[in-house]
Amino acid sequence: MRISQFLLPTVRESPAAAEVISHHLMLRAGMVRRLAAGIYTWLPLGLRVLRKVERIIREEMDRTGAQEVLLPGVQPAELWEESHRWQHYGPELLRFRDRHEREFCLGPTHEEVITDLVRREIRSYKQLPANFYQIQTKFRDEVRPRFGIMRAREFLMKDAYSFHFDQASLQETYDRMYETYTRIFTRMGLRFRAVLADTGNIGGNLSHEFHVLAEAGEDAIAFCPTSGYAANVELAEALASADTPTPPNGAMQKVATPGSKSIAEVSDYLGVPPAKILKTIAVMVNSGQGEEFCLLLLRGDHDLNEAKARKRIGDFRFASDEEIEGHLSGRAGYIGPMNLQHTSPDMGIIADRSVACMSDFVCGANEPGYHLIGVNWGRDLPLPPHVDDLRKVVEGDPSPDGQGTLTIARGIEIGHIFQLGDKYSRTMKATCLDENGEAVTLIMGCYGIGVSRIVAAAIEQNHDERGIIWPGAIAPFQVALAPVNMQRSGRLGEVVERLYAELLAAGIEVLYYDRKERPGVMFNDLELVGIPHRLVPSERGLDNDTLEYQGRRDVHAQHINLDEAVPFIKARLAG
RNA sequence: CGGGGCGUAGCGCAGCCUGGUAGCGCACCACCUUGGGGUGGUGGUGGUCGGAGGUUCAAAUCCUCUCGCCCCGACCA
Repeated sequence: MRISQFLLPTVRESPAAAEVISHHLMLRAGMVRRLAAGIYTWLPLGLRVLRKVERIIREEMDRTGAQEVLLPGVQPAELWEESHRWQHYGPELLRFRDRHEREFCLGPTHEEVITDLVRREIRSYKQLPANFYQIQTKFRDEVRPRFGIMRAREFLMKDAYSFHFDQASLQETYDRMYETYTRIFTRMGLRFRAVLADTGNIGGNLSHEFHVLAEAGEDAIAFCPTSGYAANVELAEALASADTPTPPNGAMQKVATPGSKSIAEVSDYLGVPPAKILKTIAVMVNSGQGEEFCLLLLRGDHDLNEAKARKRIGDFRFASDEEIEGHLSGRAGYIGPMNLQHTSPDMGIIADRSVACMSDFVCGANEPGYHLIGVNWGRDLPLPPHVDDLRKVVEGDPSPDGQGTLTIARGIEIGHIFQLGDKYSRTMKATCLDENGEAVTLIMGCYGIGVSRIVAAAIEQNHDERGIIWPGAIAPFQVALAPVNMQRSGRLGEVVERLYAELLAAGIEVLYYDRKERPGVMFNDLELVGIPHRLVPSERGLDNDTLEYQGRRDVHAQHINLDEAVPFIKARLAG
């Protein structure tokens, strides 16, 4: 491709709004342009990368025997009503009416459509198992799209849905998809990790996420280098400590802590480490028949894991200051589990496991402006009857599998596989006949890959101060042909044109920088765009029939013979 | 949705407080210059100052409404 005929609008500055490196670089390198919040146009360069990613996915999916389909982006409300997600999905589902006032939505995912297809078309166990996939634009009306392509509203996704007669068959396909994903991301040159994941709203039994390891990742993942255990922090269990509380050191006292509400403030004011302070979180639990006030107790240096809390107590929200004052004599910032037996004997209190091991700790006195110090379970107040795992694991926690300790890393979720079970097939009545002619409800798996997100994630993981460094497998071009001052030398021009033709003839994807620019501009452009290999023919190299080669990560260029340029590059690409 | 902020040329910004008819850098076009890491110069193209209404002799500037965008939080297969 001649750059003079290729829309490659590189820019020196990018919009101040870009928050993450991949967003900056994709704008600067002329890969994408924003059209509206979370909605992007892919320019020729970006699209080439996207297609490379797609192709790898398609090849590997086809290889596992999955069948490609293309499901509609616009979906009728009836299907979503059938699965009850029309009510449950929330405002993330973009809904609208057509001219006949019929309701539709833009598909954020396609479980309903595929289940509908399968229940109509698949009748016999002999047609199972089956795995259908598509590469489709999805739309999710995110509350706050951000990070450019990483978390857009409109994005490209590969989703696959498998249908089975029994769990063993599902497990087999699930395992195969796990291997396929590993192969796909390995081929793309990504550093990634598969982790156990929460099944979340989508439901089901077993789930793994695939994360690209990168600082900008929105998810925290916990893994154990010794045992190989890896899980999303949402899921990783914080084991109960074997420690027991140490005996009390002194009497409980009430102390004034004016203006100190947060753990950090109380810690500073009293000179007590956060681990010795009890964090009391007031929540309103939705019990089905109205809301119930409940306290969650954590150690001051720990964070609440909302996913765990939700599993333990059901759906909840944080209580407002007014609600706190309505249920306790304290005020937000000064609340604690003390003396509640008298006022609210039925109030739900759940303590995190680590809280049970605390002694001589600090907690709110349920009196504005005061905390209690030297508090001990048993002596000063009873240990709450409910003790459970409520917190997020932290670096150094014991691994849940009992071997070694956990390390925490940031990850970008690029793939997710689920064992869905019969959640959709049951509500949507997707059955087929077994050997005895009996209708059996199918069980399902689903498998997603964030195609467009991978492009951003790859950049997060592969860049330097000059720009992008594409892994070969997803680079928009393999080779940049970058002559120095070609316009000044007819002799050089001829050589370069011939070389370009030879590279093309050899089937190499080459970007030919034939624009009349100073070398500095050209080199900066090419490094920003991140093409892995660069050939630099020049007048002075021509004198001894050589040209320069430099890999995008190389510190120095090397001289190679003109005649050997094409075989040299071929060898590089093969290796 | 709650809190905060920003909309002035394609991009990055100044001007607004204290009204007087719009500017800088980059990019773009032409010519000259330079020629292995974003050369230097001259000239030029491009803006109903997000939109609507109001105040005023006069509004980018003051007021009201509105739209869009961004940040923090809540939310999130």
